[in-house]
Amino acid sequence: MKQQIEVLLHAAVDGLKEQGVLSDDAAPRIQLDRPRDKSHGDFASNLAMMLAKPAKKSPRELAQLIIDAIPANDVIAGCDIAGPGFINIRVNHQRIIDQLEQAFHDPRLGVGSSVDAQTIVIDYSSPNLAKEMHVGHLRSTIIGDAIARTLELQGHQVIRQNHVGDWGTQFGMLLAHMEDVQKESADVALQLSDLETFYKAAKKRFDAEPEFADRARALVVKLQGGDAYCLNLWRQFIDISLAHCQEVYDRLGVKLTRDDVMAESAYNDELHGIVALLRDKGLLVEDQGAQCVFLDEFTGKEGEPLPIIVQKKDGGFLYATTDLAAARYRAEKLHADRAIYVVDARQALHFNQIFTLARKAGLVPASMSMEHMGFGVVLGKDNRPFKSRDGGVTKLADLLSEAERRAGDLIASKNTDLSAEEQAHIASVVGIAAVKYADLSKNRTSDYVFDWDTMISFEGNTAPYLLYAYTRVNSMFQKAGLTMGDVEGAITLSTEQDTNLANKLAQFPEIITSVANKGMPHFLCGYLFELAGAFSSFYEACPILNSDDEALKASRLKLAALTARTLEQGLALLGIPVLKRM
RNA sequence: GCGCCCGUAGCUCAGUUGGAUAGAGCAACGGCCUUCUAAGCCGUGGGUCGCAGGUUCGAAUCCUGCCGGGCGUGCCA
Repeated sequence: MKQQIEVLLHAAVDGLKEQGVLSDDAAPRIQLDRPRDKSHGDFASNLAMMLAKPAKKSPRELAQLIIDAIPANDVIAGCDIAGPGFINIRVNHQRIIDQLEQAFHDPRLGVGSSVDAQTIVIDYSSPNLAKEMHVGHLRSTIIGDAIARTLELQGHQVIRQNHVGDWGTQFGMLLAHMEDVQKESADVALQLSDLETFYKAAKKRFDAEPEFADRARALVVKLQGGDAYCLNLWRQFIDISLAHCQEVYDRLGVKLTRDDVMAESAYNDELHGIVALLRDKGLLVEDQGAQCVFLDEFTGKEGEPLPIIVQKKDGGFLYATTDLAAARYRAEKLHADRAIYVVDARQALHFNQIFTLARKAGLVPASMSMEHMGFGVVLGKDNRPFKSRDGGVTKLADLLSEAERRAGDLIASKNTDLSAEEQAHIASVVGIAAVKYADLSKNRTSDYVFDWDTMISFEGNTAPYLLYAYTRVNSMFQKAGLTMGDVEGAITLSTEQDTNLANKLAQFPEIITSVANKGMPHFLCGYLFELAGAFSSFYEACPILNSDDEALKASRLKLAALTARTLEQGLALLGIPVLKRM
């Protein structure tokens, strides 16, 4: 709908160019808003005001010329000029109805039909396997998953890359500790069931026992040298750690599997080659014993160059080297059109450097876009980084358990006729959904405050509110003995509430487009909240099952069914399942 | 020091490439359950958009300076 009107406005501008009203080089970006105030029409454009000055006409005069130049069509019902020169556009209701009918018969609700399919690599979650997943991994994991699912709905080929940290010096102390545990014939798997404790124990010994620390360092060298015994020990560790991650992904409803794991160590064999390539390109400089690249784009104080270190003076490689190898892999092997990195915003400088260098070194073609989709820190209610009660980092597994417990308490406090088993299921879904939604509904670029009370509340822009809206539709269909798919009859827009709801429903594809382009799931959350609100108002004001008018009843059932399916689809993109009852 | 990000209602947050009287939710206050789930709906109050300049027909948004906060900045990732 929006896109169609944009095309019409483009045509109008082209027409005015031919008439000589506008100069040929005028290339305005058509800005089309949905005004909050309904008196300003369904859409509004500031096009005339943008073009007025170069055209040497008053904005209102030009607005009229633009309106006159819009080709004949059946989408626009009428245009008005308002204020300083806004063009307010009223849409033909029948076309909205047509769109909704089409969406009703489309499994994808009308999304994606006009998008060129791309190959999109998305790097997200990427925890360090040395430790257990903690609250710091939450945002990358669920934001990345939501973006990936949204791109998939649009029809793109999405390749997930879980760039887990499975290599580096800290594995030496872990292997050393593991070795000892095995010698004491203790059950390693059991010990590793609490990775966090295991890591702490190893770290403690590393700091306190010089003999242990030496052995740890020696093990790293042996590991990197490909020693079979060390590799075997390491593989056991990685395997168990990955299993922990998978448990968390499954509980979170995140789509990642073992198949998506492309660990840091997978690039080990390429790192020498990367450095050699940089040397061949004349980009490499040795400085204080380290192999560095200095790019003019990145300077420190007084214009002094900032290095990208790709090889330490001891010969070891760094994450910059690995990221360059990964970028090349995504370009050459995966043939990515877009490579998206859902990584902490604090790494912005690092990724800027890597992206620039990867292009300059020819590791990545100019046609592949590389996008760092950064996100802020999770804070506690005190505005300090989120910590558990004992002051340590919060394990993700524990956080999710607490969410389920809190949701369970709340559900139990409502008097319901639900069985204990059903209540437990609802508590699990609501608790996890609340945690995810609270995060996803905020602008990812800013830090956000983690607050149990607001996220599990059933009021406001929360997961429980949306889930509840869905159950209301569902129970209505159950009561009527109908399935959402087999509603017959035409949609009619007889009241303000019907119209508002229909307009909201028709916006879904636009929202998907903006989420996909900008990687901002909170646009979708805001939309779903508005949709649920429009439905609740509609539900209060418009009798559906109790209506005597069969045609009206059918129309409203259809709008209700579309609402449910849009909510379900929208929540599915966020990795949140719906509930039949609650 | 240099660089990046942020500062919007008491609280948590929206505000898209500059657009119309700066929007939600929570909290506060007032209504609405003999009718499809009241975990809901309807309404009221609440803001010098950190401060000061500038650009513009128009600035929360762009530019400059200042104040306040966070983060990054050579051999961790």
